[in-house]
Amino acid sequence: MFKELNPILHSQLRLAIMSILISVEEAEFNYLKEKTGATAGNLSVQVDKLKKAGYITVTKTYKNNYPLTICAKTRKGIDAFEEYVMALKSYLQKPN
Amino acid sequence: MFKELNPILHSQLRLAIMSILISVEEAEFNYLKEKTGATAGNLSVQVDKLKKAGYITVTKTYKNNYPLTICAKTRKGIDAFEEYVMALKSYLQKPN
DNA sequence: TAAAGTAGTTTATAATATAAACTATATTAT
DNA sequence: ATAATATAGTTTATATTATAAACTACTTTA
Repeated sequence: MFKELNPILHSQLRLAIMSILISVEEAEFNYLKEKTGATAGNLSVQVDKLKKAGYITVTKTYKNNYPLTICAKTRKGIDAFEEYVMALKSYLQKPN
Repeated sequence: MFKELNPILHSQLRLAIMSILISVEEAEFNYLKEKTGATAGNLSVQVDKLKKAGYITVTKTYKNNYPLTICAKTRKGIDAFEEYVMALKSYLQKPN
């Protein structure tokens, strides 16, 4: 009846991060921070969890002498996101 | 951009409970237990949280000498569920 | 060169989810 | 009669999570 909800994605901030990354090629740490409204600390932790799950890649580089962290979705991340959306639907469907 | 996800509903088991109650007039504790696959302990705790939030009513009675707990949605619960679904959509929409 | 700013990470804490252990009563087997 | 098992939950202990505060490291500006 109810499908399992992937706990890595069933988190407001991680879901927001993935949602953004699904729609763009890649995103800077600060872009994610602004769009989600998260604190840097929280974002850092959740980005790391998504990376460890293999759902995103995290590339560390420099821009204008400052550290720059760039995130991008992986195939595995896309698949997990889509499966999560499907699973969620089993909870939201209104039986008419 | 992203709407807040009501933390009372953003929980797999509580969402499942509400999802069931949305579709029926009322439901017995054991019915919820079977449909959700939850343990009795976990279900008991989450039912209590939904009750304390004012999202469901919990009526304790007896059937065949045994305790019987019956749950039903409230107007507040319906509203919260519908708002949660709306909020979720801001995370799931695929920009084409 | 001190103060403030940028870009994060690490860590401590509070909140949550969950199952194990427990309570209370009923039924069934010996 | 009473011991064992079943029913219907609740309470509690523990593990996991989410989160912000504190911190690191470096850069720019006054």
